[in-house]
Formats: sequence, structure tokens, C-alpha cells
Amino acid sequence: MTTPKGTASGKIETPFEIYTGFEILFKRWGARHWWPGDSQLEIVAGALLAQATNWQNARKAVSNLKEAGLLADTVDSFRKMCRIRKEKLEILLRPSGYYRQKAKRLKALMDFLGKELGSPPWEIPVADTKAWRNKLLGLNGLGPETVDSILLYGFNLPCFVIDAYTRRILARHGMCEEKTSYDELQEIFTKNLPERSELYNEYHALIVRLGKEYCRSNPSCDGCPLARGS
DNA sequence: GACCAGGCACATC
DNA sequence: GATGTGCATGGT
Repeated sequence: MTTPKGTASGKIETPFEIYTGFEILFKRWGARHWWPGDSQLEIVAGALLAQATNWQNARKAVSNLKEAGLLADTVDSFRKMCRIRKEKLEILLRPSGYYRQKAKRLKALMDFLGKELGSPPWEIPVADTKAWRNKLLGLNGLGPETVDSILLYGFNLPCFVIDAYTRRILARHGMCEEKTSYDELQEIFTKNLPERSELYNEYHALIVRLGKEYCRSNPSCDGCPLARGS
């Protein structure tokens, strides 16, 4: 293993331009077409179920919900989702891990969205993005990453998602510290990109693609496409 | 059997 | 406010 650009800790000391970074990744892997899902409700639920687990496990729980007829964007399906007993929901969510917490959180989220917006499909005006972000952050079990994922992928609103991969990649390129807050990391992207949900969507998906290949199993970051001069 | 994976809340200091 | 811990499954 060679470490041409990385240090012993795998840190690359050359920051990359935020928009250029997108262009490089997009050129390499193209559109990722996130978030996978047949309905808006599936995307919203999936964002919550993907918390602290791999997508494979989250997808199993999503499939269980679909098979139970709970994830269609229809009045009947949504009513069923809102009325399902917590114990039954827990069984369906088991594969995604933390299933008791997630059942409680999902019910609370569905109740809230139902009261505020009725049955899906839902729409939120772009002008209300910030207000809705704050509303959702007030719900139990919804932190910034989950809320931004819901708003970006479920509602096509311009909220840049910061996840573990994003933090790791910025840190390795010397662009943030361990303790840099979520909001500060988000600003690094939003201040350097046009405010467009499609762009945020693809960029985050590409970062996850990058993270899986160059951060997880490659601590020296060999060949990272974002390294200057690579 | 240990470790990790697209978080978050809560207790404690 | 910073840090530690609980929540849990499934793949490698």
C-alpha cells in the first residue's frame, strides 16, 4: 500500500473546491438517482429507518412495511400506517435495528405529518423550508441528518445532508475538525453551491458513493478522486 | 467473536 | 458544553 498523498492518519492536506468536487464525482459516477423508493411515504420512512444502520437492513424493514400495505401515497394506506399498533410496527421494523425506538419515532412522525399535511402525497413550499426544518427537529428522534434527508429526498427541498461520510471526507481533506458542528459543515456546502435541491441530492449521494469506496476500507485515501492532482 | 453501518436522546460531570 | 452510554440488527 502506498500513501502518496495521505499522512499516517490518512489525512489528505489538500482541500478541494466544493463545486468542482461535485463535477469530479458526477463525471465519475453520474447521477445516483436517490432516494430509492416507490412513494414519498417510503422515502420519508426510509430516512428514519436508515438511522445508524446499513441500508441493506433498513431496506428489509421498508420492504416489510410495503408488504403490509403501509407505504403507498394514498389515504387508505396512510390511515393504516397511522393506526397500526406499536407492537406490530416493532415486528416489521426489527431488521433495521433499534426497532423499538424507530417504531415510536415513526409513529410520532406519521402523526405529525398527518395532522399538519393530511395524507400523502405531500408538498411544502420552498419558502417554508426553514420553518419545516425547525418543526421536524422538534420531534423526538429526528436530528439534523434525518430531517434534512426527509426534506431533501422526500420533499425536494434544498437541505444539504451531512452524514458520517461527508464529515470523514472533509476531515481527511483538512477542511474541518472533529468537533465541527453539523450546521457549520452544512454551510461549507450551501455557501459554495447554488441552492438547488437536485444538486444537493446528487452531491450527497455521490459523497456516499465516494465514502464507501475511499473512506471505509481505504484509510490512506489512495486514489481519492477529490485529492488535488489525482 | 469483534467490528461496523447513511443517529439520536439522555444522564452525568 | 463535552463526554459517555443505550438503543439492536445483520453482514463481513
